[in-house]
Amino acid sequence: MVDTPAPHTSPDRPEPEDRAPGRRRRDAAATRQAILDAAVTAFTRYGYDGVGVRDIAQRAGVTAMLINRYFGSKEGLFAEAADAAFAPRSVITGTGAELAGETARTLAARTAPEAEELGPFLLMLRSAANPAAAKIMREAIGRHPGRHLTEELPGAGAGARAELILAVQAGVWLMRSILGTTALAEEDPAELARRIESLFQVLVTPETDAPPAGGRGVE
Amino acid sequence: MVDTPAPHTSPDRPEPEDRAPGRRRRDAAATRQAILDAAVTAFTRYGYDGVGVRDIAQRAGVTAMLINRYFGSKEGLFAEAADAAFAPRSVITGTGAELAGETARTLAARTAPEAEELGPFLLMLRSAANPAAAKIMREAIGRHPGRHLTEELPGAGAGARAELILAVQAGVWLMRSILGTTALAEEDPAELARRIESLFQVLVTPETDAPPAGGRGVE
DNA sequence: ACTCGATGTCTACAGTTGTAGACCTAGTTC
DNA sequence: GAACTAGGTCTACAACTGTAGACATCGAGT
Repeated sequence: MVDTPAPHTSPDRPEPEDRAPGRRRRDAAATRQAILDAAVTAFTRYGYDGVGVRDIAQRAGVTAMLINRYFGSKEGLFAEAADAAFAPRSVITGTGAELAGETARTLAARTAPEAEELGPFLLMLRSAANPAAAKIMREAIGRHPGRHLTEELPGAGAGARAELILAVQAGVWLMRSILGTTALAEEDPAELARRIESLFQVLVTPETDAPPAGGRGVE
Repeated sequence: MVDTPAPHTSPDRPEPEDRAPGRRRRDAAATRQAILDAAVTAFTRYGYDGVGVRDIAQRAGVTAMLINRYFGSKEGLFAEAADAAFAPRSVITGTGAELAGETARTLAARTAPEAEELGPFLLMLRSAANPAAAKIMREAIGRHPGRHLTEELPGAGAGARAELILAVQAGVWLMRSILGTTALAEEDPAELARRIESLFQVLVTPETDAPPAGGRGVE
């Protein structure tokens, strides 16, 4: 908090984009985005209840109160952060016949012990304890990967199968990245990817060989 | 906190087991157990960081400090609670050829929207954000359902396949009970159970090593 | 009857939390 | 160059956290 004999009085700055590193120009949109980025990272690493708004604000180079100014509340910030985390189509890779294999390999790679990557499933798992956060994430999932995946899957019951694919992914992230259970950590990556692909394959398939005359309409 | 014109001076009580309801006799073991029970319930409902020791103590009818007396710290209490939650063989039901089907049906039933049951996976998911809790749970899982399931599975890579079964279970609990995603909530329970059984079937099978072409072993 | 250890409670502390309201300041416009 | 507003900060508060240490009390052994 030792304040500012800093490059504060630089008189003319024709490029507002690159200031002194970390010191942002007064730009509401950029500041908002910086807060949002910091929030996604922090929520992913520590979960909704695991970070305070002060932490996030500091990472964004602002004060805690600015978060409430821009996002209304911590919960409002989390809602936008969750949406931003799930919006990119990164958890479902590949389409059509390649979806199961591609997604499985991506999952295995991203949850490998050495690759400490962030991702929406970590945000989800580490924030699941909070009911308000859970509701927000349910909606974000429904809006983004749930819908995307449902459209991608053929046949009846696509919604439930899509959510099961997400469930498998969440479970693998949990066991492998968060808990770090031993057997999954030591498993051969290629074999693990094949195994997960088999699971996805089951869920991509429209209908299991159920008891006959299952009355559920297959389109 | 209006205190006690309570039945406090009842002079002779030949049955120490049934006192006034809620008021326990001075019995270290019983009190310890009451705290542990309350802890399992509270941690399952709200997660490690979601409950305070005061809450747990109150549910057990004691003071917060007694928890530290008996369990050393909140973390120590959680370690015993997690162990107690995972020790009973409730998440893997059935053996041998019936394991996949039984476990799948149990899972589908326990995560149904109407059945608001508690269970170790809820404790796990809602406490996953805390690294100390995560480590404790990894060990508890390795000690109980992980080991149990690994012994139950035939063939090579049993450990990894066991942990994948647990991953699938955790994912289903997450999506269905904690998030409450819509498609899984509305899915026909029997169909859901069949679908999950197919997943478990893949993981019970010792070796897939088949390229994705149609090779799921449904009996 | 009376002590004495086991069992349990009280008070307190040093932090941290989310956020409300008052305040300051930079950058632009007249 | 002075005023005005958008952009940001400061101070404060009330509630809550885990736990340390001193204190109280029950109930049994003598």
